[in-house]
Amino acid sequence: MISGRSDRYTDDVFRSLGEREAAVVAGFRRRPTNLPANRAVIDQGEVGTSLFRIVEGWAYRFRRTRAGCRQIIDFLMPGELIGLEAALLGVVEHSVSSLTPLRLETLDSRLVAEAFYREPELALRFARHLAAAAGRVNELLTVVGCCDAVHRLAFLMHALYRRQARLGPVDPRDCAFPLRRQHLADALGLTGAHVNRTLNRLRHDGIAVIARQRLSILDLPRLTALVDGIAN
Amino acid sequence: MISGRSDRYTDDVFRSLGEREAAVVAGFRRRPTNLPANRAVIDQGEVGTSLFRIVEGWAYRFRRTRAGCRQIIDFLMPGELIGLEAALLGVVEHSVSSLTPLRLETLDSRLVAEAFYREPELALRFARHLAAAAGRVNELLTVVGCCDAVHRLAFLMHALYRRQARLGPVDPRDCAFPLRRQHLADALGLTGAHVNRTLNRLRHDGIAVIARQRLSILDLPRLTALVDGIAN
DNA sequence: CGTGGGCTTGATAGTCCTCAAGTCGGGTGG
DNA sequence: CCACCCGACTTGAGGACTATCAAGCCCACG
Repeated sequence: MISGRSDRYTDDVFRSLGEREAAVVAGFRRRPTNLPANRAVIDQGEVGTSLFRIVEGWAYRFRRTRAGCRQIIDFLMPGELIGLEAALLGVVEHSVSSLTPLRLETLDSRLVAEAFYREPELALRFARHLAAAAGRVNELLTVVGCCDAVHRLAFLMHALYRRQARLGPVDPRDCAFPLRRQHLADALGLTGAHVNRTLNRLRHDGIAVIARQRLSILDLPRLTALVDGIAN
Repeated sequence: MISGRSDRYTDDVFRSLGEREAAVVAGFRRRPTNLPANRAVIDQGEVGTSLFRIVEGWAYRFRRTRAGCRQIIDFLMPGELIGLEAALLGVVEHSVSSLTPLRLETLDSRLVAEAFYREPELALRFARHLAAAAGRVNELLTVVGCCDAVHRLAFLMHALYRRQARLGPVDPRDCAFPLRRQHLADALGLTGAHVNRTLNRLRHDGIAVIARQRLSILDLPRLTALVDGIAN
């Protein structure tokens, strides 16, 4: 371990950044971008994309198989970066799309090289951000590989609620949840039809309801219990 | 993108390192470790582990659910690091075990901090290593979420063959494959029994055979065709 | 008011799991 | 050297979970 509490800096890359580093970041800032919902931010196989930081809205990272199947790999929230892997490796093997309308801060991707060569604190932020995202994917893989539909859905609802809660106060009985049935299905390795049936069960059991783009957790302890078996 | 062909450096972290950086790494080297097969290298939830580099042998990264299910997240081969996430984030949310007997180079994990603060080239290696590993997990997740048992197995056989081939010349008709049925099952979200049945099919179809810890690819074009639909 | 996309639900089928028994092979101790 | 033993592998029968296909519904939008 290097120093300090690192998890603070893993959700919002630039949170409480030193003045010096903030100035450097500012120097690489370009025109901000706005995007409606359901638009591609970056596409699988692109090279030399820029780096974005989500100011407002949600996005999702995914891969497409040639068979037409879409696997959602991660969801991205305000404060998180899009295109960091591309800046590091040169190519991206995944796409990113907006889930809601997005407000993006655009950064020249040379910022990453600059950080590694001259701004260690920044470089560490990038590395930790990467590691945190990787950790989320590990969790998702575990859930998809090990759990049935009820647990998978419980996991995703719980995870997205928790991530919102880290960004600011959130009412568990009514929080944002802009995913369509198909997003749930594609993230969890299920079909839309089965997601629907499973959501019905969770509703009838009084655990949680997803309706009109909102999630309301009716019984947080029970939801947590469903999820507990998974992570730790 | 930063510079040069990055994929060269993603499998073996320290491959063709500059003299200066190699000296720094050497300064953080500790006593080498040897480990028999099936032993824990690091355990989920540990703090302050050291950093290892595999010199010889294979390992695997995995998570356990409380239900007792094991999800294998990645396989690790010579040249790759164990414990990098721990060095960056302070905690690990996964375990690593040896698959074969392991010869490990032990490194003081403060090397990571040193790299970020004073050795940009090294820090970049670490970051790219992290990004490459994350990319592999993305792929695995996609396969597990989208594909049936035949494709999942084809994918894993192909991937592990390719990774061996990057390390040195390998005969596709007879290469190392030290995974048990249960490893395959736990990596791919299947059961041992079903893995077995599916392997039978692949053998009867003349595509590939796994026996006595060896993989022999009988029809590489056809195996590649099975896998092609997945990644790009 | 018509249209289309997302949601909902049913019937049916297939993949994969569970459980269990039996086989094989390698290692150990007598 | 052989008998034993254990873990890994193999195979079968039955069942659970999830997919597929299809139809109808609802709502937002033009």
